[in-house]
Amino acid sequence: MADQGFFNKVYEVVRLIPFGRVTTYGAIAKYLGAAGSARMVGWAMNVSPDDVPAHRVVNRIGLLTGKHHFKGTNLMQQLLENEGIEVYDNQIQHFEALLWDPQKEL
DNA sequence: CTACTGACTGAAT
DNA sequence: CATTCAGCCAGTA
Repeated sequence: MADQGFFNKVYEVVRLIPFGRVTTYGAIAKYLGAAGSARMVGWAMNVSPDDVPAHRVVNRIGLLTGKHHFKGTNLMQQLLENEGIEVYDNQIQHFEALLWDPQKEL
């Protein structure tokens, strides 16, 4: 696969997110050296393949901003709860504890 | 080619 | 403390 650069790395990092963990657009962007381009991470998710667990990627406050883009209205939340993550009203509970920062963890 | 939008974020008001 | 503004890059009209 040709290295698309930004997008490819976003997919790579998102796939590396451990089970039951989540990360933020800003954390990924910063890890890629594109801090401030958090929107591009979200855009990358929009065109991301199905093997990318985009449901593990949320905004900085643990709010499921992208759930509206999923097939089902509550699919994203269901996937997170399926991993043991507590989600209430599109808001991830214990977000700080579940946050997985690639720049920090790696 | 220019303009607008978008799964965001941080700083300013 | 809540709301608003500007910046980021890529894709579509």
